[in-house]
Amino acid sequence: MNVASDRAKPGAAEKPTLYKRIRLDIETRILTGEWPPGHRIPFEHQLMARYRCSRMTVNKALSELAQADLIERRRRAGTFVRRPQHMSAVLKIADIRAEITALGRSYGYQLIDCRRRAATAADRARLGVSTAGKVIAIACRHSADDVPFAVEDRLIDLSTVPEAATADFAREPPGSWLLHHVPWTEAEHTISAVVADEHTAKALDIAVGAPCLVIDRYTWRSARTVTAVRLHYPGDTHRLVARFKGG
Amino acid sequence: MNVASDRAKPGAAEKPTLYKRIRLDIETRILTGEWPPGHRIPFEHQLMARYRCSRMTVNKALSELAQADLIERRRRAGTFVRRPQHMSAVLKIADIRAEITALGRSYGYQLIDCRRRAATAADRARLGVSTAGKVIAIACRHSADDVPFAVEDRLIDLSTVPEAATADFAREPPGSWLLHHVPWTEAEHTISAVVADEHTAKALDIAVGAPCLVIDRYTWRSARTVTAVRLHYPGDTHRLVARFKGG
DNA sequence: TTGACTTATATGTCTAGACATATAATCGTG
DNA sequence: CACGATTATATGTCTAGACATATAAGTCAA
Repeated sequence: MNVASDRAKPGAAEKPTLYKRIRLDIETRILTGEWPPGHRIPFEHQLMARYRCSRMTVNKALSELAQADLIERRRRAGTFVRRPQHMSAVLKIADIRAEITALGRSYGYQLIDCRRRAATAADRARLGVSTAGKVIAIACRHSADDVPFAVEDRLIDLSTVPEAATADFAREPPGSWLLHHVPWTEAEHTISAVVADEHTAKALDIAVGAPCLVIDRYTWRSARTVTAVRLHYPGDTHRLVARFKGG
Repeated sequence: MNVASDRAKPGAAEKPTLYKRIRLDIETRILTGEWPPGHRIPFEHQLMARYRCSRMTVNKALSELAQADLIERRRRAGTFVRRPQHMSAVLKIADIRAEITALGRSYGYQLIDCRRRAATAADRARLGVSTAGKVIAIACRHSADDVPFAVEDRLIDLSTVPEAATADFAREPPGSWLLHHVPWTEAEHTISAVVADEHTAKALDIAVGAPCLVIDRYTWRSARTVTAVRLHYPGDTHRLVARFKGG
């Protein structure tokens, strides 16, 4: 969660509580560079004196800043501004239907192929599972204002998500269905670039050899594979945007 | 911060503190689906009784889960499991030198071009600034084990980072220099795919028309633009990986 | 100089209260 | 029934203590 979110709240300038004021004071000093990375910030008892409050109040402010990785706390040594981390960005990859409608464009969906089968060796390799079981393989296309937006090639592990057998993927895109029916705990994205082969070019209505952005996503639910999906986007029109903050 | 991080710690099974146990218990129930989105979790006084502790201890556990957006707290109404959010991924985009050396490969760097100039109209548009000023324009290449890894085209706003004028970008890559010398507060990435033009193909030692992953990154420091950079990676060999968790 | 031991100290966790505040639920009235 | 006023209640914040624990720093002996 963004620690700075309180500041960003629109509307009235409500009187902030004391611990939030302390947290904001410290955060501001860090973000302006007044307290550079590695700087030791005042001890809790010093902040108690400065703000005339109890240690628990100071501690709450510092704990939240530590949870947000802005500071590092070391017993006996004190509390320190963290060095600039690796550049980590929050990449919002929404459900495609939500993404398109959020842009104010009309969402279209075409199911190309949907079949249920016993997992082949290739399926098991793709899902990263060793045991045999049933899977659903889906190919479909998403469009925005009737222009092809992305093609999707998905595998769902029915042993993890048996309910998926009853879902109607002709009506509802599998990504939306899964997002609303299956709590996921972890996922991994791999983003790469390819040039469109004949099959992809036809589905996206672009030229063979045109650039495509490819997203591979694996989703787990408590160590069990839920789904593996590969999405092809036209690379020249689609962009992933990641906004983030750091310290 | 990842709320589940304590669980992921390697090594000894240290006795967790009480509030962490409460937090983990609740988190587990949410992640396994036992408490689905919208479910009201027990009131603080109920948890006090269950764990035989004070309200502050329960409150600390719940506050951290709320900060991690796993639950939502409403006065008078109670505390509820949040609906599944958008899929937001933490995309780690490290400094390229660090990224390559972390892979155990030898890092190479070639400065192609570095010039200091008054900002042209194009420079100002790219940096998103309206006032004239000096900039540094840099072109360089990163390689791993002597194989081209990425080409970089960067603009640094000297009015925000005057120290950059004294940096030796022939010796140190500008990304590394900036990461270690300039605290950044915000940035934005745009990821897209293109096919290599002649110039890029030559620099990356790939064929014209081969796919490239492009990352555009804009970095700010308290509302002032620091730098704008465009990186081209060979799309077939380079991948961005984002691992994340959700609820 | 080095290594083992001791001590001081800052953070980590916790308690048993307190008052504030937003709001869901209830009640009463037109 | 609709709507405004009242009340009950769950969370939000805060206090002034306590003991636990990791560890930086100092001490002393080999």
